[in-house]
Amino acid sequence: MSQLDQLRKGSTKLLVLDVIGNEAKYGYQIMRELEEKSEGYFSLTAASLYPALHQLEEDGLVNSEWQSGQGKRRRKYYTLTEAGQQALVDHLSEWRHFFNKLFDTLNLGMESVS
Amino acid sequence: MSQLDQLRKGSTKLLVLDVIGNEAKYGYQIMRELEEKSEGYFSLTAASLYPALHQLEEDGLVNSEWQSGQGKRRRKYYTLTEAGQQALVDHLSEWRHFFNKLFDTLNLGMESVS
DNA sequence: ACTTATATATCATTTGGCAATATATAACTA
DNA sequence: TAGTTATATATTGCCAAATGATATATAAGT
Repeated sequence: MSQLDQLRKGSTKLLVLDVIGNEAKYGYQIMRELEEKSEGYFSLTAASLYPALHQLEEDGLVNSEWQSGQGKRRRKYYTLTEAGQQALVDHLSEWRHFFNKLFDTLNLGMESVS
Repeated sequence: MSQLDQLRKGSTKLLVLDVIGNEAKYGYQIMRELEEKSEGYFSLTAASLYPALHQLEEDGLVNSEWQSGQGKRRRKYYTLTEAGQQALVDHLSEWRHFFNKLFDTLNLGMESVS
């Protein structure tokens, strides 16, 4: 496993929460939108996404609701709870802080970030 | 395990390579200097550092040499190999790219990083 | 004499990502 | 109409990395 893959490990929940945002979205849609938004850089597999969604639900950060109809595939729609919206803000803040601390700590400044 | 802990997981090798830099340094020293440089934000435990150093050596990114003397504690000094110096540059580049992609992908721009 | 700091090391556990696999159905294609 | 592709959710088993706990040893300070 590369250093990059290791990095991605910590980013899944943040990205999922962010993609859901203020709309109800289902798993497969989240995968596609993330892939599109990141121009292919972040690509979740089913084996990463669904356990993550289940975990987020268990943690009370998202709610889910099955939707189906005749001639329609069943989909489980996820929405952020209030705690989920707060978690998104908090995680984002943590990442920013981490990022700043990291580049402050390393032997180069922010100006090298390009 | 918090999101932050997860984040730190991927950063150990980069930080260790960076701290070693151009001087021969030993494990305990690396721990202390990293803690000092990051003002306590990044703190490696022995259980994280030593396996990481062994792995880096196995991967050919560092060399090690035991040093001791009368009235001195034995220390294993590490230096970057050429591959290690290149790995540091490469990892740094990957991290920068990752952060740029991440903040581009999220619903906010880099100007929010503070 | 006792405690703290220095110094290196391993084990067992936990966590999270992912390839592989499974199931099911709608839509497209030959 | 039969076969393939895309959609859609899900689990299992394996791997990698961090870490609390533990171990060993010695120099320095109280």
